[in-house]
Amino acid sequence: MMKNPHFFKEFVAFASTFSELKHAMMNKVKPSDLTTLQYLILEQLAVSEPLTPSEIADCQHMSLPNVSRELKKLQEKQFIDRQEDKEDKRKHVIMLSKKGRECMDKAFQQIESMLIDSLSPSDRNQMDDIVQALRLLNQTIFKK
Amino acid sequence: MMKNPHFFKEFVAFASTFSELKHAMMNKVKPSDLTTLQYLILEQLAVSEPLTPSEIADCQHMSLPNVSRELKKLQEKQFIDRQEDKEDKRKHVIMLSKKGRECMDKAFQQIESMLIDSLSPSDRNQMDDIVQALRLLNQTIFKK
DNA sequence: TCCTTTAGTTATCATTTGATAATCAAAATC
DNA sequence: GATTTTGATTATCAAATGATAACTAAAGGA
Repeated sequence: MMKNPHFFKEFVAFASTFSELKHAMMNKVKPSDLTTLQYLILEQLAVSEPLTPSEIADCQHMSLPNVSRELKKLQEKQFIDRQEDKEDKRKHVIMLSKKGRECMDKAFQQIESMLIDSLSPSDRNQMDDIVQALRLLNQTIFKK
Repeated sequence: MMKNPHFFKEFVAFASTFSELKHAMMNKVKPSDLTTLQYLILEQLAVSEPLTPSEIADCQHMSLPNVSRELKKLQEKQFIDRQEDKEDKRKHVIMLSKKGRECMDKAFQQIESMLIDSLSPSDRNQMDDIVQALRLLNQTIFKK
């Protein structure tokens, strides 16, 4: 097995700049009445709603009681709606409310603009390569 | 300007799996006597020591008093050393101690193993492509 | 039916992190 | 030399997050 000696070095460099970029972007788009954790839950819902509290707990690495607390706050602030599962009444189904969806649509648009704006003219000619690179990483290192 | 319609979709998918992977890896390699923030500071030092408290504050998006508090704890736990800057006695220079370096060397080795192990045989034949993809992203979206 | 498991909630407490004011000493500027 | 700015520290308070116990109700099995 050939272990590319540059692999880990590139990965670490990548991880640190990625984290910094994500932090900076989130702080720009996060409404000030949401905490970081609440925003991350909404982001997850925006990508793959509907979700149950248990599913959110798994993905965010949180305990169920803490998820329950944050969901309650998000509901009080009217960012989410919830329904009972018809099949299994123990389960609750969480989804974005109209306000929540508008909020996240706007956030994602801002993020997209920031990303595009940060690219230089020569980078833009490589858009297809960049998309391919993201896709390759999603399918290898980052596959589930 | 041609905006690739898949760009943002791939980016979001990428960001969420990356965050989850990083969180999972950090929890495996972080010594239990360090908080998340303290571990992240050590990680930053491991990549680019020596650093001043101000530099750490900038990169971690923390206030200087809070950095100072965490550095004090890291020094009490003997993960870091500090020196005065000879040129400018206001500045303090922070670096990993022997214990801190050993800790981070071990952590990085574990992360590297986890990454390599997670690759399937067919992924391993694409190692050079993966490195190229990371490099491309570092130079475009994630450049400073 | 009775028991166990699962999904979720509420309440509470501890820890971690964020924010701010006051202070200090060295450097820079005037 | 006096004043201002910079880098850092300490102390303190507030807010966010993590952890756990006790509880409810529905589902699943014996």
